[in-house]
Amino acid sequence: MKIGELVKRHGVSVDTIRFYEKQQLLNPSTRSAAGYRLYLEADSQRLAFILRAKSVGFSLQQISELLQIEDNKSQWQCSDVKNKVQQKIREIDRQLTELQQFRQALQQLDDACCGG
Amino acid sequence: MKIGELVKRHGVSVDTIRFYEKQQLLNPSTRSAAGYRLYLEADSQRLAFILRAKSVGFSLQQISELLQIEDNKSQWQCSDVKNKVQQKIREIDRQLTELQQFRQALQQLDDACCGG
DNA sequence: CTTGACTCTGGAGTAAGCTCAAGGGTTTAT
DNA sequence: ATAAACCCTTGAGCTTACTCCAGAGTCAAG
Repeated sequence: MKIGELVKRHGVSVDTIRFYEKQQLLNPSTRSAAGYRLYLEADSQRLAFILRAKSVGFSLQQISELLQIEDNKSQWQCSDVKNKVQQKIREIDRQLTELQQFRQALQQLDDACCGG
Repeated sequence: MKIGELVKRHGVSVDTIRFYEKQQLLNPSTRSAAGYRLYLEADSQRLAFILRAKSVGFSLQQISELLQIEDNKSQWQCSDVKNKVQQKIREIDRQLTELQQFRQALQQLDDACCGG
């Protein structure tokens, strides 16, 4: 699929995709004869992962680290992968806690208003 | 308490606090004779709220909206407050879902490595 | 065979959220 | 009473993550 199709699916801009490519987050699988970027399903899923990670507050830098684990996992020592990933999971758990506490604070604001 | 005490408690920089003041997110309760910013417990709690909201991905703009609800809630119609706050709560719930799905994706990466 | 939608590259510009520097008062401990 | 540590303002600079040109090639429809 060409870049236009990809961006339509995910609701981002063409410029964003090209920016992610420059940042080495998402490379097109191939190029057409004319030089058009061509993406596969796997690329689309990778983009979905990037956007999800971004929406929960990870920076592109952090996302890049996660993707590099995926990309090179066969060459890694198992323990290294597990360390890296588990560290990220702990980050997410911290964030889940924060978010739940924050939700509670808002709920209180809601409840406090006009006697619940 | 002076600005130095406040920042020590929350682990942010003095510049950040002054920046938040410029953005009308956090005003010191008073100033000392010499012009030093003086903060109360309530200010410290307000800062905690700001930092928590930021850490879960809200922009300063969005945080400002939330704080304005708090600040003016007595002047508001109850239904208006409830609408605004409940909308934010829905945003948070969406984010909680995203985060949990993202966590699952990472967990799979972890499990897949060297046969679980 | 041309018009309009799509794509390319390279590079400049923008918004958010800080961060730093200059130059100068204030407080506190010795 | 003086040095160290703290605070002030103003204004420039930085990083991240896009966003927007300009100028040009490609492709599908009529």
